[in-house]
Amino acid sequence: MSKRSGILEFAVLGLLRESPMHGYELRKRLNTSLGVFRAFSYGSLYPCLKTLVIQGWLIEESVVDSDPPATPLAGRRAKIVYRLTAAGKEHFEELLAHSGPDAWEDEHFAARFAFFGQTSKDVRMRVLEGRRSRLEERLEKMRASLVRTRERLDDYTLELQRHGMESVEREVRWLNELIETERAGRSTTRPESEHAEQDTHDNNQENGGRPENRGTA
Amino acid sequence: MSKRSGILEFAVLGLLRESPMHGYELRKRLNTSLGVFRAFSYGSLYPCLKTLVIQGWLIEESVVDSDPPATPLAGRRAKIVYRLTAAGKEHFEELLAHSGPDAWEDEHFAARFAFFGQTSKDVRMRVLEGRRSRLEERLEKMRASLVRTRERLDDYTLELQRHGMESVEREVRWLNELIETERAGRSTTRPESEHAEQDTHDNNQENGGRPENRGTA
DNA sequence: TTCGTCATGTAATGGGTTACATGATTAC
DNA sequence: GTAATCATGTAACCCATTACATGACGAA
Repeated sequence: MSKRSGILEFAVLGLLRESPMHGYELRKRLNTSLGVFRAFSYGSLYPCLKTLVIQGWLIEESVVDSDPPATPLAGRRAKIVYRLTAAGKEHFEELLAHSGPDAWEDEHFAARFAFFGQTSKDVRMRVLEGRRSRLEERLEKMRASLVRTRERLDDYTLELQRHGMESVEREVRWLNELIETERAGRSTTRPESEHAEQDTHDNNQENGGRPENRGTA
Repeated sequence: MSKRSGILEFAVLGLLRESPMHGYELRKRLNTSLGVFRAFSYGSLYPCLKTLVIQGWLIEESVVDSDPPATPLAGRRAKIVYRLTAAGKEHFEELLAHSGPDAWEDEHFAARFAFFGQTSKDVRMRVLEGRRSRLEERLEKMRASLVRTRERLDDYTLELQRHGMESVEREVRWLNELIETERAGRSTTRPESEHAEQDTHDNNQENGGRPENRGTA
């Protein structure tokens, strides 16, 4: 088992779940839709794709399309398109549902959140709550350490700590709102038109909840 | 040149600047005072210490203290105490003043900030402003990408982006306040003179900023 | 024809972690 | 005497990056 784990694998599977793509495009989506929190390079993406193929989660579809492009933009010749296999899909579901101890860390959480649109409500709740309690643990530690060392620290270090804690607290509040919204319910503001895509995903979640937002202030 | 760069080296030099320590203690301070933003393991710390010694920034002082401990806590026997050399100190100053392109990234910034207590005012200003403009660039990109892709994203992805941007915006406001405080706060800039090597650093700034948050990358 | 973007990859390196191995000292 | 913590280290691996190498295609 290559244990080729990590966020990249997860994100690739998640993106390919929506629709097949080739590496280049995948990378762009990784760095826009998901890229808010992290950027990946080809040097990691391509090798990752290979191992995913080997493991059977993906299949390569060489699109050696040599036709004259119908439209200049749409017809661009794509070399290798990756498509999620049934096994891959299954694997992705497992990853989503799995609650390992590091599943609540910053980047893991963000990656999971990014795919909430394809996640069932109960899993969403577990993820949000898991994250929250992880953050609360962290706050505990910070507070404890602050109490222990308050005197010995200079103002800047203190300010840094304070700022860090405040950030965490804010995220907790954010999670609280999201959780409440999830709980409250349906809302179903889901623009997601389910057209095309021979992809019959029927594990489904009717919902897409519109999370709370908070005015900047 | 080993290019042994990175935050760890920087943080180690910074901590040892305050006072000599041995590895174990160093690591604890790394994960408390500074550890709010990052934790290091022995596996990275000890090798790092070695190369720093080789480069001449540190010297090892074997404290084979075999005396009966005077006080139970204070007298603990320490194996290897590391002390910053003059060259090391110089090097640290250079690192502080240096404004490389990655100097403004999350962790680099946090590390520098943590040592503001021993940093001259002008350097502090440069760091704060550098960080701010880095964040503003980031905001630009986020906004641009948001405009480009707004329609194609589901509500959760959108919420994630929004939350991310808000975090960055908050940090910008925080920086604004800090910068203002620096500007207003006259001095205590801890005169660069350091005529004597006497390192009695009494840095005090009553900064009073009531700043806000920062994001989880 | 040259430049920018699309498109795919590899080798070397980086900066760190985990798990392991070892042993002294203190607290119970 | 045994467990916790102090204290130092090494080897194997992990996940990713950088820099490089290659090449097709469209637009100026």
